[in-house]
Amino acid sequence: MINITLPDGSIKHFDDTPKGMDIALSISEGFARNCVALEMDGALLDLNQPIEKDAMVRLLTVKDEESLEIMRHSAAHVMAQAVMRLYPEAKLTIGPVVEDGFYYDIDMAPVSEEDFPKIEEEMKKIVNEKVPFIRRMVSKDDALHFFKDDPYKQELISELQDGTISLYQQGDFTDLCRGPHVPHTGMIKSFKLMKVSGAYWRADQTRAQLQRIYGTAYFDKKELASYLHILEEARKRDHRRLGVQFDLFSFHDVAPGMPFFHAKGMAIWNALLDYWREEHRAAGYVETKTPIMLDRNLWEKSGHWENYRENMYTSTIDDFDYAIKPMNCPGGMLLYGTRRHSYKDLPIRAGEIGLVHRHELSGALSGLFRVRAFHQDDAHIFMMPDQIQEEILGVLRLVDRIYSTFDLGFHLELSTRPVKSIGTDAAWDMATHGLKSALNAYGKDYVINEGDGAFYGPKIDIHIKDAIGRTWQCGTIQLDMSLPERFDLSYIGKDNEKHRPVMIHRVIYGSVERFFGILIEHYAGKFPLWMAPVQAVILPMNDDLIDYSEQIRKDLEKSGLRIDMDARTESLKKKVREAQIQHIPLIITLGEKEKESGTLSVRTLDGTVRYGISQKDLLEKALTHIRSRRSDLIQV
RNA sequence: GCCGAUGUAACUCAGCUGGUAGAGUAGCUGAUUCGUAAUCAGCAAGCCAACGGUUCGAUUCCGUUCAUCGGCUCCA
Repeated sequence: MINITLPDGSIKHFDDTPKGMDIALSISEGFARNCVALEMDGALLDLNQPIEKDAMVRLLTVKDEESLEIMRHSAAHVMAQAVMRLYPEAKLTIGPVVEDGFYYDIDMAPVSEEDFPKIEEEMKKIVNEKVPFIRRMVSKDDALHFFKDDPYKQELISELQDGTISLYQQGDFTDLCRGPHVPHTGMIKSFKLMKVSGAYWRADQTRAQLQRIYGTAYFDKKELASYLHILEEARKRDHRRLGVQFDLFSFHDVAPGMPFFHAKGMAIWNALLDYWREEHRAAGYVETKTPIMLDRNLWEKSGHWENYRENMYTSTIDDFDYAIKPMNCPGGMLLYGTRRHSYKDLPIRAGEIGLVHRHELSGALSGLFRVRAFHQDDAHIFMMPDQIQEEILGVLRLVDRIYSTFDLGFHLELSTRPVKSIGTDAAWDMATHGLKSALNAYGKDYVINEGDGAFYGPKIDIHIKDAIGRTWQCGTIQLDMSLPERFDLSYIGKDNEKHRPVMIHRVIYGSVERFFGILIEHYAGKFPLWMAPVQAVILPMNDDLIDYSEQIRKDLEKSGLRIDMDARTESLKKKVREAQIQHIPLIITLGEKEKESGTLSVRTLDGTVRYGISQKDLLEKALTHIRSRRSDLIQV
């Protein structure tokens, strides 16, 4: 007899070894229909697998989080089966679940999205057949024999530990798989193939190029529809699209990956940097600037010539080799080295909005998110070892303050010493401990990525989360144990001896260009007043009011507003509509009534209109809102 | 860089199997002088990404290059 304990504490008794499905059926048939898999002793199992001993069991239904992944994995198998039916020559490799669905890497002739309908049609047939997923345990030799025609599966199997290997069969199709799977293919109700791309076997460029077919699946048609809707929303707020629509920036074939910023884009850019400078001044930073083109000797000294050469733009002038900087640090080292430093000078916090160029692979370029020329809001902090914790903490607090201004949440990740690294154990311990104690003092949870640090030191990466839930790594704090050494930096300590300072690189926006792009999508083009390229627009009611309007416009502009006038002979309706579409936060209309009373009518982006506002009141409200850099809509 | 897709007016996009191009928006001109999300009419606008090839003839077919997009890889 087998006793099964359910999460609510109730115990079910079975005479022989029950399967998960039997347990589910013992509760009710309707419940069983929604069951996907079960959890026993922390492991996930199929409902078709017999349970041979007393156990605590949790049945997973379509409502449980883990179920979606299980079903998507099953969907990948169904897709593989459909592909094999249509393309018998194809060789399967791996088909995992990813964040928004699943994919399967298949060695086959290139397919395109045009082939999706017929694959989806075939998948539908398989789903409608409601064939069960059957788990089979075989020996390694049997598995190798079974997949004798598929070199990829052979490779995978031969890497598995000896012992029994599980295969899953649905109808005429069998795949190597750890499982678990849903009970039958009928549970894969709503799915869609999303895209196809090339991928290398084992992500190795020297190996076979496979077709990676992406799909997604949900238990509910509505959920799939809502996912597709979110994709559509993301597409609508795509910064490349909005960049054209709002006249912010452009790209040109003569300089791929190097953005051109238009007047409106620069208004936002300057607002971002004004804010950055204000915060950094307050946090005790000074600002520096170093040239973008430097002699090869410097890059040899810093190690970039050896390690980063393929990403650098180089040039020969008067028989000397130069490189355009891909990073600001070597210049920063030279600045530190221009004079002697006392321990009393430390820490030195030297910021630099540095323009760097990196020759990224052409296929990697993507709008402002991945460019070849960009500005880093860099800073190098030079300090004594016992200042590490306090300095890192200071950076974390600055990061918090700045991201909060944009309503961006964030999380932290600490990366520790990689296998290939320089420096002594003692130095790494000291550095890693410094970062950890700062993180602990800061008090926010963080993830540890063991062995993911740079070869020259450990780092803290800061990942932000935007308005539609996507995460981006922007900020990073990297402790550098290499450059101070290479540049022989020193300070004179209390003991009147030379000591090596500790140095960190850190960025908060990361790449100003990319951060800009993220903000465009985060706000969907509806920038807070303080960032808005055009903060206000004046709409004269008719041509006779143009002179008066221009006078008001100039007054407001003098007070510090970025303000335009739309003097076209168009209907007010049309001008209001266009101002709304441009997301101009303050839309000021001027008619005879306003001229007589010397007031303004102001429409805000929430659609409300206030009449009889005095110029003074409007300015006061607007300027206060701007100065405090509020992110909510202004109301007057 | 690799795989796949795409490249037509300033923007968004039509253009079946080859016979040198259209729409909406924007622009310009004219009329309308308007009270809070699109007034009307007309005009102009394109070396159909570039370069080769096939053809009597290429935006259309083929090749190469460039750029863009989705992935791979890499990363701020």
